[in-house]
Amino acid sequence: MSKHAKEMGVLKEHLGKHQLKFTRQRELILDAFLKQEHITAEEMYHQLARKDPHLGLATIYRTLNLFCEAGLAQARHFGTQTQYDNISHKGHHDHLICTGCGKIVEFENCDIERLQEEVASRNGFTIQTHRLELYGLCSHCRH
Amino acid sequence: MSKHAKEMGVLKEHLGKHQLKFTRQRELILDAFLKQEHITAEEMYHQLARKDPHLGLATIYRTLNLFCEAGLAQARHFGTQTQYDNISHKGHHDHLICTGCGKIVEFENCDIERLQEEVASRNGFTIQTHRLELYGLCSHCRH
DNA sequence: TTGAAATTGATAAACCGTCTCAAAAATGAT
DNA sequence: ATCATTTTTGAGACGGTTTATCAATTTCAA
Repeated sequence: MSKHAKEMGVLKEHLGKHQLKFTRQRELILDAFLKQEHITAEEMYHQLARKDPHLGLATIYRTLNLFCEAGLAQARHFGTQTQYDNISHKGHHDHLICTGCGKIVEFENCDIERLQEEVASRNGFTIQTHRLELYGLCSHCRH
Repeated sequence: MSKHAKEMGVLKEHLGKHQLKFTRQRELILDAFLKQEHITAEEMYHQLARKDPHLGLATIYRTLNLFCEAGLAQARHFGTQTQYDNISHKGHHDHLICTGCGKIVEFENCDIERLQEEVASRNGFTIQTHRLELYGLCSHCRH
């Protein structure tokens, strides 16, 4: 039994519902994806180059977008690139980013999330996803 | 006295500190920028084409990025383009974005901001700025 | 006014992500 | 297992956005 049986099941169910096929590449990419918090297509391309030198970048983009549709991943624009967050394993998280050294700290805060829901419903919105980034100086860079 | 004297002052101070020069183009772009909540470089290019047909797109990009460094603007990646938000005029605000029709609602929430400070200090960070975007469906698109 | 330094405009180039399409692989039926 | 159908893949072309280049122009302090 695979390490990622549950997520593999989610993927297969999505594939089944949409007349899509289960392929070696999709399995390979899902396995690699689930080991990360978040990753870019480019990073994954280099990581997987050793396992399968012929795996194309387009396939990685297509597959990561597929994961988003299947509810396994979430795309997030960060800098100029798109980060694909692994939401199946640890749930959603937000980011604290040091403008001095670039350090990134992940956090979760239920109270903030609850207030977000409040703001949304007050404006008639139903939240699908969100993005919260706090920029500042870490204790090291402040001195 | 110009309508945007305060922000012009902020810009001039930043220019002075960094051995940069005050130019006709920078003044023109700042005036146009401060009239907007948020704008893309391309939109501004077309807006200003009438006032100065020779103003180059590269200059607009350079200048909007300069405003970010001066603390007058904040860049935000939305879809494939970059939105430059005017943060000097109305203070910081966050966004509710409809994934159906693209409608953007601005909001402010002191409670959320307070909790952000809490999270940051718990991690030894001092916040300089932040970005919060809630994506979902507006009441119109939900039906 | 003069001269050093920064800025501009035009365009080339870089970059990210998507599209195209022929070849290959997966699935369901026989 | 084989076949026929449909989807997927890989490689590179492509499109849109942003940055880099560089000669000519402008700013600004002396």
